[in-house]
Amino acid sequence: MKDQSTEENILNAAISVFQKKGMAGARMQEIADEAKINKAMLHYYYKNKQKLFEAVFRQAFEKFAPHINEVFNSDKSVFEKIIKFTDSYISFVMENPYLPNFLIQEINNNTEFANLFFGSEIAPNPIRFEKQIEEEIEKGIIKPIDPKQLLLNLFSLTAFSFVGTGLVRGILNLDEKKFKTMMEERKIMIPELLINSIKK
Amino acid sequence: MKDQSTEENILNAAISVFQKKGMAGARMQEIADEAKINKAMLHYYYKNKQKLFEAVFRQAFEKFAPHINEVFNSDKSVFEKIIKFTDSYISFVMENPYLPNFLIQEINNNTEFANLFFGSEIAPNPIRFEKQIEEEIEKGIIKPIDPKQLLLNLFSLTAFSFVGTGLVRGILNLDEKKFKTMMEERKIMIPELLINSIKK
DNA sequence: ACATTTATTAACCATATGGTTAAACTATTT
DNA sequence: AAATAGTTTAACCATATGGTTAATAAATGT
Repeated sequence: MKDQSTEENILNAAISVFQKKGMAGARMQEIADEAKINKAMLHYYYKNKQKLFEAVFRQAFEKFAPHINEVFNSDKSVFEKIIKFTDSYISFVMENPYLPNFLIQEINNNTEFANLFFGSEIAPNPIRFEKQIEEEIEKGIIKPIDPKQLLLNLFSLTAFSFVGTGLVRGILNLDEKKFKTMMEERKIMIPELLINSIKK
Repeated sequence: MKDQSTEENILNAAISVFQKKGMAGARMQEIADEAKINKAMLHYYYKNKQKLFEAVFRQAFEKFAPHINEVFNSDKSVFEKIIKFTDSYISFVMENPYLPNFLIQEINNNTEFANLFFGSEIAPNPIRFEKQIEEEIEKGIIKPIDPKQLLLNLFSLTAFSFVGTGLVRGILNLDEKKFKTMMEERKIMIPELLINSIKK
């Protein structure tokens, strides 16, 4: 571990605590403890809990969005993008297991605040991809489908396992090893499933 | 609205508040207000917040599980079960929009407690369905696939939209009407997608 | 070296929150 | 009708929690 500025320490501790416990469950004292500083420092660098939360949310949002944009705004084919996104997203989330759930949770609980982000530059923006899907449909490369439904299928199949980990593992009776194996398999299986359903 | 016993009032109020705000975000006073009774009554009928939460969790779990079991333990074919489950689950969740997210959230935050339920009678138990899938594979009716992966696809495609409503609507830029329309379409589209991927 | 700004802490404070209690009110029993 | 048991409330209580303050320590500028 390298020396970090106090402000960075605080943000990292806040990320850790907020992502695990959410806004309502997080405690300022716990964040201070994890950052190994006095609680007053939190308010010195970040005015209050809400502001600190917003910094954490912004960081999470900014970390998450590129995984959608990079893939979707590249100049690859629809098929290639589906393959690339699945692999890149599952790998990313396996390294950041709390992130999708945190985002989903806080967006649901704080829709108006979250909508500030969806308007912005950094927001995931699949519009170009949606257009591309329509173009490939017109060209006869893929079968007709609502681009938004295709995207929703892609997001659902990749993300749900991580958001609902506990429920999934409980119902399907999966230990951690089996779960991870399945996630690796899904990197191949999901694109196959989706591409197969739209290719002519 | 019919007259309900105070205990029922409390449980209903608790369901409403806990499902929207989760264990950490829920306030005993808010539950009392919603039930229109004195806060002390909560402790009269339910010892403490934890116990009240557990009653709510149990109710949610018991309400949710049959939608999996009824379909999966019927004597229909795999194809028919996929069709039935999708329709029944999406309809159910559109009427109970907070339920899946609440369960997922609290199972994630309280794995050991939740595991008490996964062992029990009422737990969603897809083992018979998994065996049926293997049988139909052997009989050559459907293509080889890990039954657990098929189930995970089914759960993902049906549930994710409701768990990540805010994120989905934000990214895909959906108003409430369009979202609902898409959910209706998915009752048809999801079984098509899944059946098509496994039928020979 | 001295002054000034910046960073950090211990001790506090106000309020929110889960929980308790004693009294009152309402059936129910005898 | 009196006694008993069950239900409900207002007022409290202890603690947790977010936030502040005043004093101190460390860094920076002159």
